[in-house]
Formats: sequence, C-alpha cells, structure tokens
Amino acid sequence: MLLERNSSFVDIKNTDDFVPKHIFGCGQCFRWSQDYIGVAGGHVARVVPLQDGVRVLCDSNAFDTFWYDYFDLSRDYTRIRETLKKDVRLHDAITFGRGIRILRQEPWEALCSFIISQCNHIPRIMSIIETLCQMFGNRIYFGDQEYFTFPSAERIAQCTLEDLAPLRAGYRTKYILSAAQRVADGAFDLQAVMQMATQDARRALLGLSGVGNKVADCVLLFGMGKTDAFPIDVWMKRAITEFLGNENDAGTSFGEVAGIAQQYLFHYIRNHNREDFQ
DNA sequence: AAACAGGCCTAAA
DNA sequence: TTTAGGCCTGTT
Repeated sequence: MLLERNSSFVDIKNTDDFVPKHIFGCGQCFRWSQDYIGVAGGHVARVVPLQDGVRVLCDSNAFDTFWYDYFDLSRDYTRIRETLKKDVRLHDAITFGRGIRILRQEPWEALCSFIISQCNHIPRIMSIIETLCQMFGNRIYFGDQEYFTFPSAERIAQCTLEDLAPLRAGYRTKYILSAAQRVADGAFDLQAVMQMATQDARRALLGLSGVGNKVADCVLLFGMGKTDAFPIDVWMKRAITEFLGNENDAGTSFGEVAGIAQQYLFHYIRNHNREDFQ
C-alpha cells in the first residue's frame, strides 16, 4: 500500500484491499452514499475508485488526523485474507469480498446506530440516522454542499422523547435517549469501556437498555476496534449453517480476527446471488 | 392484507 | 436457561 498526498486528496495505491463497494456496502456503516460521499468524525470525504486503489478527497490535514485511522489503514488486510483463506470454508466468501475493511467508527455513533438497526431494513435505518443528524448534528460543508455531523450523546441527552419523535424510530427511541443520557452524564464511559478486554466491554454494553448480544457485538467490532467480536444476526445464522457446518462456537474459532471473518461471510451470504453485485 | 424486518425486553416455565 | 409474545414503523 502506497500513500500519495496532495493538497485536496490522498491517493491510496498499490493495494487490493480497499474496495469502496464492499467497504461501504457490507453493512457496517450507514452514512456513505452510493457515490461514496460520507460523514464521520465531524468530517466529510469522497472516495473515488482507482485502478489499484482509491482517491480520498478531503481536507488535507483531516486525512492524517482522522481518515487514516477511520479506514484502518495500518492493518494488513492482505495478510489477514491469506491467513483466513487457509480455512476452506471461508475461501469463496473472501474471494468475493476482497477489499473489505472494518471501519473504525466512533463508539457513540456505532452504539446509537446499531440500537436503531434492530429489527429494521437498511434504508429505514439510514433514513432515521439521517433525520437524527439533520435535526441535532452540526452543519458542515464539503464544496458548496451541506452535510450534518452525527450528534453527540450530550446533544441528544438534552432532548425529550417528544423531541425525538420525528425520527420515527418507534420503540427504539427510548433506548437511544437512555443511552445518550448515560453516556452524557458519565455513568457509561465509552472510552473506558473501549479500553477493556472484549468480554468485559461486552458485559458493560449489555447493561444498556436496548442493547443485546447482537448490538453489543456490532458496537465492539465497528465502534471499538475489537476485531475478535463476532456479531450473529439472522443473516449470520444462515451463513453459519451454510458455510461453517452449524458450529455453535463459530465466533471463537477465528481468534482475534473473528470479526473480519464474520464480515466476509456476512457480505457473501447477503450478496453473492445478486446480479448487480459481482 | 398480513407478515416481516440486520433484536430486545419482560414474564413465565 | 430457554421460550413466547409484544413492541413502533415502513415495506412487500
């Protein structure tokens, strides 16, 4: 992987492991558009595919201070793929999903987003989150286009259930508000939880109302960099049955990169029969 | 129109 | 420790 820095963009070249279609389409994030414009960490960026990598259009210093870590660029996915591919059960999923990376999203955004995700379709998840950002986030500009940051827990904690009603989030609204209040008043310290060992962090997350096993594991994997977390939802149950031979310890058998194996399997089971996804 | 969706909570065995 | 029913809302 080679980085070429310019004033308004950075080219990431000479890599097989940065494929926007897979990274943004594998279900881990909700704020990237079809043309790969996304908002995260209070910044906006646009990702354009190149022959052997991508171009990231963004503020010049934001790349080093934020996007580099967000895109998990210090991790060698090529090596991880080679290791995981030795397990024949993962071979096809990894071939299909080459280019996936696990984004290092912010803990609060991941927590809030995956609380919203429960029992919802992706379009509705994205629409609820977009409304949340438009109503309570900060306005920022990218070119002459306006975008909205993800609102802080402190900002949401100021709201009442009625204030949040326009989100149309249904029964999840009370979970969002409760989590925001506990984070904002310091009772739930996301940074401290992030420092914990995965199982301890998981137990802590399960103490939040509206957070069960699946949401907790998504927060660990996508919002806290815990690559040994292994979220199991209805799709993963199918993937486990189909590819892993119905193991009951599916998560632990891939060790510290279990979450990355999970993402390849998840993406594969969801998309490998679709014509528009090659 | 009824069932279901990228779960979770509570009550009851 | 496991299981059933209810939950907001939008889509199929």
